[in-house]
Amino acid sequence: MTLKPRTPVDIRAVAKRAGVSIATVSRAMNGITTVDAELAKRVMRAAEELNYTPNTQARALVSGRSGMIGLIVSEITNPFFPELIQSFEDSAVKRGYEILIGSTNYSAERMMQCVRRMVERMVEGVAVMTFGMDEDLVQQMVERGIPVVSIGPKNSLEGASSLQVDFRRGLHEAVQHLAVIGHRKIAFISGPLSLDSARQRQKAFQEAMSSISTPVPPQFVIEGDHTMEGGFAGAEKLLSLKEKPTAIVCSNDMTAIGVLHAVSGRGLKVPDDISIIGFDDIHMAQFTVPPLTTIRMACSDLATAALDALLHDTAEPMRKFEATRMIPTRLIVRQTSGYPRQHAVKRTKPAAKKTSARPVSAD
Amino acid sequence: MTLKPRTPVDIRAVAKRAGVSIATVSRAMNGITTVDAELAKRVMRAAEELNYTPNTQARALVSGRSGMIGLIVSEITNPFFPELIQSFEDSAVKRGYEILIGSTNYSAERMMQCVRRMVERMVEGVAVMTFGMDEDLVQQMVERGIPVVSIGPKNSLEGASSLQVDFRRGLHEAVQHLAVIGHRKIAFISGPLSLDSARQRQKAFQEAMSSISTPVPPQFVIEGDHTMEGGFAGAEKLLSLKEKPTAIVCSNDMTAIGVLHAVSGRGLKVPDDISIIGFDDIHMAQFTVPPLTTIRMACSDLATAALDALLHDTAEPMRKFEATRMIPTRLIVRQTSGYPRQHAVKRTKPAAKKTSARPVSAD
DNA sequence: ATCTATAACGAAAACCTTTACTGTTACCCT
DNA sequence: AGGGTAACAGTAAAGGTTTTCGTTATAGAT
Repeated sequence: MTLKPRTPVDIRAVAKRAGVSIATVSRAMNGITTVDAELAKRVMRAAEELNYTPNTQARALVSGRSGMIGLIVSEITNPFFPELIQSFEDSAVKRGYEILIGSTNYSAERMMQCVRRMVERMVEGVAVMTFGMDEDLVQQMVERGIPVVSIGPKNSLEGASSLQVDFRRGLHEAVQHLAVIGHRKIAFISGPLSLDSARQRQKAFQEAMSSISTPVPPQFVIEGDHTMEGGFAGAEKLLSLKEKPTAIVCSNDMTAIGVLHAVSGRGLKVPDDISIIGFDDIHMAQFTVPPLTTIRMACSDLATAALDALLHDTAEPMRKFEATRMIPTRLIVRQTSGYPRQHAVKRTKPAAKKTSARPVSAD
Repeated sequence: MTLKPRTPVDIRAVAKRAGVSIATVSRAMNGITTVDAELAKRVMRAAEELNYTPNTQARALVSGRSGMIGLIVSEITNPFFPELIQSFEDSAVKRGYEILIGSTNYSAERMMQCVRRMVERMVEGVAVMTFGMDEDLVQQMVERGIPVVSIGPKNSLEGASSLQVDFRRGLHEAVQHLAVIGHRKIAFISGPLSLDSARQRQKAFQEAMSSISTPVPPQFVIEGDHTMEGGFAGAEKLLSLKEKPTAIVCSNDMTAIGVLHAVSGRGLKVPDDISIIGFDDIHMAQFTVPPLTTIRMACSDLATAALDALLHDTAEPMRKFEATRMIPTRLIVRQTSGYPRQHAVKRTKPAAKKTSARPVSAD
């Protein structure tokens, strides 16, 4: 045919070298049983010798299977997500898939680009681990027959599996823990309220506070952004309050690290002056100074559950899995939570009178 | 059964709806000028209405351009790399590329899989940011005509661009800084010595120590693994020494965080009892308690330099770029480095109390 | 020995797009 | 007005693989 200066090591080259047809090479490489063992070996050797690597694009084009699974996360620089990615990839690789990562950076536009990318690259499923799903975008993928799993309320999306995270339990445990050791003035720094899960966590916190019959003054609830800077800023605000909290619960560990930085920066002691509780239990939580008490949400559980839902879907695309598996959370007590020194002082000097000036925290 | 109700929204469907040929659709979508503006608009609208997304695999197959650039990193759970990835992706997206991430986890086998993956997916270039290149694997890509950029000694690889990091300068600054404020007993915890860059950093440290005429006892040089655990373990070893260092220089920030944890865990004060210096200046270095003095290696510089080298290559594949741009490093002094209290104390009270209390550290 | 069932392989279609090539139209210049 | 040319649209090939279908060879059964 056409003579080419460069040698494209394609399936034809292997076929030629092994003295068989390209069909046989394909079958041999894919382990199809209807090929003679002897021949298969010859093909393999030829492929080896030529250093042949199949062209995945061509394979995907014809077979309809790209061998990739999409994973959309919020941001890659928040350590929680790399841990999640790692778990997800490990599981995926084990099952013969590669992963395609997209990060939204909390931007709707980037989310759209991610989805588009996934569709274009023909991923065989996508896990939306962004903790605040974009319903219509997810719907778009579902319509194209792509299995989707996301974190969100049960059955919120027709045709997509959903994973629920038991935010309430963890937050309950955290508040209980603080209450038991004497805290009442507990503040909360949330994630960006545009996120579904941030609102959920905040609500769960307030419920937990209700359960210990302690109303939360509005200035004790601050909107953060899941970053260390946000935690720092939030803590600064809280520490400038006339009536300061004795404990700060954060909606993720990065926020807590920011808080820790702010508190220590002011020369305050943790947990003597202020207790801090994080959320996620990222690996680094064990290594902060002091080590962080936090609510663990096992990202490996999340990852494998997501993948299970996805692959269950691909296996039985007719009857959708639509799992609603619940991911547990639980408190891990380390050293940023403790008995509030300020508490004892408070009793003798009821600064509570000042609060009475404020109608909201009057009771 | 192949009973699929899926609607194949391919280029044909768009062509039909717009009443033109598929070639025109292709040209219109790709912004080729030889298509009438009016017609192009019609095509675009048709594509929009059908919610058409081009099949990237097919495009890649015929055009030879996959639109993807590979990025191989060591491990994704070390925060330095997500930051690098972020920068790299930002730059890549700006230039119209997507990125395909691979992580080696310091395993030669995983590195091989990464390379294989990149080749199979037809990436148009790959940046090997693993700080310890695998020459033959890189060579393999070069042979297939894939532009490669890696971190390593100048011109070490024929046909691949290389980026050099000025480890020496940063380490020199760090050691000078410590020397000026009175440190002489300075230890070093390296990365895994299987990594090229780990050896380089270690050597640079020793050179720096030579420059202040202070020999380094062998027990002051410890092999770590770039993890917090490794740093912790290394610090424990150093702190059990009869003659302890007054400062510990770490080959990356994660190691330093582990050291910080160990030191604080023993009730020692930083920097009064021990100074700690990290390497990388990850974002979190600003938020440790106390904030970490560290040697900055700007990952954004690294990322953009890598991408530049790659795209320069693709632009002029004939005359290889083979850049050897030097990435600077410099010391960022925060609060984990300071005047060594022990220095003065040592003279009067030779740490005898600890040895008597703890028989283990007696010798 | 003949026929059938089956295993093994090859030829070719199909996947979806880009792009070189070809054909058509319209316009401009002389 | 006619020829040349520029601008545009369509046809078809190409890209590398999987997979269907058809063919051949082999073995088993009668």
